[in-house]
Amino acid sequence: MMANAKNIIRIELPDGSAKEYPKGVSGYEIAESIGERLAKAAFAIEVDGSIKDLHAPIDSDARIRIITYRDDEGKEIFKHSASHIMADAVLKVFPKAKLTIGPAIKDGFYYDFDIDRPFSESDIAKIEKEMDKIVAADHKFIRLEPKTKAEAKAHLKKHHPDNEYKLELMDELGDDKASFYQHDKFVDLCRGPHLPSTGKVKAFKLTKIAGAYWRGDAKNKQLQRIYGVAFPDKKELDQYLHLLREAEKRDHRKIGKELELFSIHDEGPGFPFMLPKGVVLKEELIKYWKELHRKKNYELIETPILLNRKLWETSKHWFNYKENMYTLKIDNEDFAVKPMNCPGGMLVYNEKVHSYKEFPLRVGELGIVHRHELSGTLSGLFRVRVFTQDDAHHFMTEAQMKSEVNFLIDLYKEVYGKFGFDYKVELSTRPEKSIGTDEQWEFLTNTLREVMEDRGMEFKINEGDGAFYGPKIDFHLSDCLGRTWQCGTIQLDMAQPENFDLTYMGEDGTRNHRPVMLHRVVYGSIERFMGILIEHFAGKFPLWLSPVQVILMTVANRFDSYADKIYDKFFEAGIRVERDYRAESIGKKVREAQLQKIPIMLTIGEKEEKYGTVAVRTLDGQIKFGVKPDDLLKLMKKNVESRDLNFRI
RNA sequence: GCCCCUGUAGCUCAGUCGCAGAGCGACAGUCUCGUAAUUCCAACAGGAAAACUGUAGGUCGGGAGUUCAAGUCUCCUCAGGGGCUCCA
Repeated sequence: MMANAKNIIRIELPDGSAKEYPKGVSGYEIAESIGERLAKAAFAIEVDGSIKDLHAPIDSDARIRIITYRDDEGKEIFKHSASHIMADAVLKVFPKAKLTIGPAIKDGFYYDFDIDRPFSESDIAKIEKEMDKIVAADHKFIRLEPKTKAEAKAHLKKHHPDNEYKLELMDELGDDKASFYQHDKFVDLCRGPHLPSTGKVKAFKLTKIAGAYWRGDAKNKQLQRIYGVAFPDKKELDQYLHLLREAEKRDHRKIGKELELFSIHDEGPGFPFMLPKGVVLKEELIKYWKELHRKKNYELIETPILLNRKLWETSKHWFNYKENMYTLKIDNEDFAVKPMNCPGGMLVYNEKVHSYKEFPLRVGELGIVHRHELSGTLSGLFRVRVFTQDDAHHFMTEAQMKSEVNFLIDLYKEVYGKFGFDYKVELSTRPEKSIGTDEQWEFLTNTLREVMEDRGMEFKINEGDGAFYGPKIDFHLSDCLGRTWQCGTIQLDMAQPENFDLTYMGEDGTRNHRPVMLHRVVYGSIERFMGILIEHFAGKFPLWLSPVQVILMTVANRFDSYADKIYDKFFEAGIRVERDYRAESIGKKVREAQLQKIPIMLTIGEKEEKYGTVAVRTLDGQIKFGVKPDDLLKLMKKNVESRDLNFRI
């Protein structure tokens, strides 16, 4: 009996029931005993909260969960195993390449290699072929755990002689045990877990080649990175590739050129030019922003673009941010082009004595800022060297913080909803390099956290990702392709009120009070927001944002004068209207109007002239004949005024 | 800034050291036409191209070198694209 008791263990299954198994049973056997299909789908097993390989023996009573591709952990394991397969294939093609690291990432995986020359397209094809072979052979992934450090080192040296990277990684483990994973003859230092075998990776594609630095530091040696994606079946790979193609079509740089929204010239890298239609779009965004902010009791100011060095020394930017600032000399004095609006705003605040009765004080500024970003990071409207921040600073008492944050969350919800964006929120906490006391940080961070908790909001915590001067909440918008963009942010600041010695008159009649200061942007950068909108809508903007709202097309030139009357009517009503009277077919004119993403197309011919109507076609395919121009105009004006997302005729 | 790739007509791109090219667009003319026909891509949703004739359009990103000869090869430089956060 005694011996028996030791050799039987009790496993609590995911459905809550329990079963007995012989000691040393593997996750695979358990999965198989529950169901054959589950065993096929199983990637790993969670034993009492820690994830293990399917082959790992289980020696004591435990509660388990079977991990499949549906689980986030399963996806990690899957992608990481694919990166091992790729590394194996790379070594087969380039035996001299040295392995460094190869993690799973959000969209797939990569592996960095130290190799004497960059990979080429043809190398990638060869590597993919080798990967096919490795997958077809269905090698088992085996975990090896040397008992001692010395043994582990010996094992590493045997398989990867002269690999200083892996040695460095192993040294960093300290007292933790090193583990290796092997499939076929390929061995890698790896924490695991891994798939049961290479055959599980049914579909993969190597997507990108890039240079990357060891440990992400430009001072270190440059390695060659290969990115890839992998899925358990072909369908998902196709879906992913389709999404990539779709994203490429929506590229704001391409659409921006086609729709003549903006341009970028060699003469101004990172300094975009706004073309007439881009200016219309930008103005509409600004108009909405200003209307909304005036309604919400913001005062708007404008501060200069160029300001004296003294100001930047007070704000500490001169010491901490100089490499990103454009500086120049004026009359032998140092000036800097502002990279941020706050210091100018501080000067405005300090122009007079403020009373607690004015609080919360909301001061907005559409400020043009310049930042000298690295040339290699510039990209369309997404990363530029000049942009318009829809900035605002709130000054308040500590007691007002929560209601101000609440107010802003409501405001952001309203704005993002206007464009049909979903969003997720992240709370960033104290970074390593930061100022202020622990108590201050805790107080401010808890304030943000409590506001969100009280509202029942879901949010993620980004440990250590706050600004050096205070914690923040970031808003990440997800567009129609599911890509996310960080736009809005709410930051609490304990540095600038000190640096600029901001005070206010309290109830006690003294000025010994420091206001709490909050920085915030909703769009972030108006130009970048435009880029996001272009991709989100694929250039098909809602009516209120469309640079051209309606186009008139005549079937033949004898109807032009009737069309002109309609044109005048729309133009005078403030509608952005264009004419196409060219001697081209209506089909072609419609097609070109569609390519220009004009939301409403009006066709005018014999019937229209006779009955005083127009034929309406919208970009989303609605068609209606015999529409009275006045009726359409009324509908459009109403739609534009309420800034609706869709237009119905 | 660093690594790889790219830069040829307004746009998209072809071009093996040996005459600078195509399609689209623009312009002129023809056609006065009804929400395209048609062709191609896509599992689907959907997406891409858009009549005929003629005309104009180029320091082959810029500079230097090698060569009998450079769009083509080499070097420098400028710009654009992909990366440079994800940790064995």
